Amino acid sequence: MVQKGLGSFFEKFLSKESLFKSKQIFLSTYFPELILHRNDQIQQIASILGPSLRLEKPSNLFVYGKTGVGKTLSIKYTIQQMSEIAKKEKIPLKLIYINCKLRKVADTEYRLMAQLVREFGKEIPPTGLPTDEVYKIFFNTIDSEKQLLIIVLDEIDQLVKKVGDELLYNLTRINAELEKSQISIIGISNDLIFVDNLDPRIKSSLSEEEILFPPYNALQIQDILNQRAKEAFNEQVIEPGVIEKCSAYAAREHGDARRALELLRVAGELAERNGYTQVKIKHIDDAEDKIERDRIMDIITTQPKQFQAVLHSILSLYTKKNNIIFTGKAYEVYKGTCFRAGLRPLTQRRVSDIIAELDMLGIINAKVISKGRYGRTREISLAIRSASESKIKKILEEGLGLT
DNA sequence: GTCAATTCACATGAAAGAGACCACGGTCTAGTG
DNA sequence: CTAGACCGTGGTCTCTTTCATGTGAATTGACGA
Repeated sequence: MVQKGLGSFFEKFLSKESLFKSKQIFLSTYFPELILHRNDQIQQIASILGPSLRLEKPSNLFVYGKTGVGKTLSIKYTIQQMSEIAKKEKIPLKLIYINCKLRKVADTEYRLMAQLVREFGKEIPPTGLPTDEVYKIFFNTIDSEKQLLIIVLDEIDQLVKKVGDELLYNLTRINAELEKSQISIIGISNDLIFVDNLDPRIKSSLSEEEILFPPYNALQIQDILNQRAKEAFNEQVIEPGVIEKCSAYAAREHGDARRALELLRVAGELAERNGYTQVKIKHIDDAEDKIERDRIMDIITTQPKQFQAVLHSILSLYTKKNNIIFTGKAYEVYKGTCFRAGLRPLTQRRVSDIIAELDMLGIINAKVISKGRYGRTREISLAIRSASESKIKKILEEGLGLT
């Protein structure tokens, strides 16, 4: 009986026409034919990088703006165009794009250099070599022939936060040592005040030119959504007002187009799954819920055990009485949790960092406060809605092997 | 009542260790001709 | 003779610990009005 029911479910599933024409539109790797509302910026980038096609070293460029405002897209678009021309005209110009945030790819000095060398087709072991050895290989590889190199470092702020700014200094200085070749660096950062915290020497050489990407406003996001929706969904699938609401949500969140697109995609998926033939406005709300839930669940399940244990302690304190938790108390409970889960408890120093990291992840709010005579501590509260709280706790307990 | 010193309970920094991963070169071993 | 197995050394990377220093306001206590 069950099998038959399932069979008919799939038949129904197949016969039902999908709301989506193409889901690829929503992938982060998707490249729209037309980049809306970024003409000025692309023009600027092009005019700064232009000289490279005549083999003159272009200025180093620094691009910044919040997430999802089209920085990466614009840069990628420009360098793609340029490398096509370079290829056609046989110009020895090489453009390399590296995302520094991708774990295990370029989040340390060694890995970044290794990745750069790999772009030239040389194999570099993932570890084992001294870093300066990799520098040497890189150096020799570039300088073996005359060429111009433009390196795009996306999310450069993440990298510098982890490994310090010495790396950038080395990179900017390497030009002086090169005989035949030249390097230009394009840094992309989400952090608006990132450059201000750099060493002045690096700051001046890295940001010879700067371009600011302002957030999209609601109307611009609407344009973008409309453009993509036209390609992604079948006609008449989107109820009027959906796009507007979607862009309003995203504009509220500092004009993040990526978020807006994700919202629209998830809304579409939800509508489809629930058997609607149209994406309704209420699906947007549902989608926002779901994205948030998924994000938190994803974070929680992928975190190491110790993080889970800390979070669990905070959660169990939170449910007891609905107020604010302090670090010391959380640590007490955490030690108990560790004992029950068979973990070796970490020092308070480390737990303090873990709490700060959980705050960064947006699962809890941890604010440092001073209680005067009674010391200084973090004031911890949950950043998640209480509805999902017990569910999260259950998942954590399973993960930790608590009963 | 006022004001500076004190004090608490951690926060925050720096450095260094542990353990996992890996490359490289040298040595040993077994298989081959 | 040679390929492969097996060390030891030296490197990176992540997570921690250890030790040291910093910090902001409630509290305290001396002082003066």
